[in-house]
Amino acid sequence: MVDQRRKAESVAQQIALKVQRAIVEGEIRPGHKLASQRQMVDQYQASRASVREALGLLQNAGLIETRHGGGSLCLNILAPFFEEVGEEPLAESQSLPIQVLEMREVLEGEAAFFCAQKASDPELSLLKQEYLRMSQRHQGGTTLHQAKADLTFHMQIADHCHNLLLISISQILYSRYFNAIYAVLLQNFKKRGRYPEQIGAQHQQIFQAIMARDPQAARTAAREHIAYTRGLLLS
Amino acid sequence: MVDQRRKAESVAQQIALKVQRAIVEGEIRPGHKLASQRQMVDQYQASRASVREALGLLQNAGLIETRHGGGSLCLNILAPFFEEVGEEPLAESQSLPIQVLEMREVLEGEAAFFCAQKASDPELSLLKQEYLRMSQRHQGGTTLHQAKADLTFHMQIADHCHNLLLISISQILYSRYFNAIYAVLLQNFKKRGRYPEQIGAQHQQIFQAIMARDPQAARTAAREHIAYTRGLLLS
DNA sequence: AACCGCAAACTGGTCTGACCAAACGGCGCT
DNA sequence: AGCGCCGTTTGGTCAGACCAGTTTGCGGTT
Repeated sequence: MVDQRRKAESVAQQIALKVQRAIVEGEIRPGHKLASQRQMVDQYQASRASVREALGLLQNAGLIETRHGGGSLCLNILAPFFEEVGEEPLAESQSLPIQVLEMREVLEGEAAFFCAQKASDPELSLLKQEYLRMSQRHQGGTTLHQAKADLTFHMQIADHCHNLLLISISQILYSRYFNAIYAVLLQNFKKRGRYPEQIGAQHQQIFQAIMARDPQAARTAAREHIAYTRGLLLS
Repeated sequence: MVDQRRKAESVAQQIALKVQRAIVEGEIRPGHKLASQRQMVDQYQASRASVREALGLLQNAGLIETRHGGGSLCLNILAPFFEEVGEEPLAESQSLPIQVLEMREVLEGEAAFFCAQKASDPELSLLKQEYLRMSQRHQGGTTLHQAKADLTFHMQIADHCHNLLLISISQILYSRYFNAIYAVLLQNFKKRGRYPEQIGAQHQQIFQAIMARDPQAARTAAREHIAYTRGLLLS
């Protein structure tokens, strides 16, 4: 008696299920584009009509959004929960920067852990690119550029952690509360006149631990890095 | 400034909206089949792909159901609320037949009212056919046949009242509680040995009032008919 | 007269190829 | 560096074809 439960499912449902799995597995990340419909035709060996029907199902489920001429976008399933309710943005809150850093500490630690554990070789290659680019920016460039490069590097780590919830939360944290994060860096820069030199070494530690596929070391290094940053803010 | 709100809507959404309107207007009734996809292609001047997408939207909204090879079915939107919760069917209840008749009195009255007011000429023609068929059955045929013909006639009236809620409630009443209704007729038949002769005259009154497009008279006749039937049960 | 079985006619599911419109991306220009 | 143009890419729609189930009507049986 072979398992035949899925025999009755339509082609579109099978495709939709595969795409959903890809999203949950972290192969497709919120905010990134899906393959084009014509690419999916080759990928799933189905007609464009069936591919389109599958995308319709996913769109209806709130997982993706599709724009005429602009491809299909994987949505952040947590975004609706972080919509601004009142009129004034939450980022104005005094305690928010600290809360953000507290969250970052655990998030970055876990992201680094899973990234070291589960990232594919091509993904590590991309991470290496981003690391080198960030290193350049830290030697020359405005504070804003440095901060952006810094965030991009950390986001890149989260992007490759293959955990949908971790990616979603990190994205929201970085996109909605960038100003709060940036404020920390700027404040510190003004106080000391330059980017703290320890940060470069900490970044290198995280990077090397991930490249060496040492999850424990990556987590430790990432958490220490954020803890250090938080310390700068409080001082 | 012309209203251009609907300009951005896709072809499928426009079709889905039109079908939804047809359902609400009573042109398409719960339990009945929609036009085939190929017919809709002509009807709405769109491709079958767009028609299918529209049907997908309606199916997702829970308005219709589509079966491979068997066409699309308009669902009864109230049915989920009448699902059996416990194990024993509700129809076993003692008071149910009376409750059903109480409901029928107002439902049939309103259905006859709206049918006289809003039914199209072709629909009245169908009603006439059904009335004649019922008359034949009442002269010869088993009690079960008479009861079925009776119900079909009343259902036909509700079917053409162009009110989605009225149709939905009537359908549920007739399909789920047919036994309770039939019990009344059978009990009366056993007691008197034949179908009460007043019923024939009452049916004729209802029929003629509707054909004359006299809503008030139709409602009165229908209510009196059910009231009379209820009286038989209590005696 | 009611019942059953089979074949033709629908009807929904899928595929293919084509065309249009919106968005994207590289190019030269200022 | 910023801007505008134009070819390319991508989603939206359409038309026609074929396959897979369902429904229906017919002829034969009981």
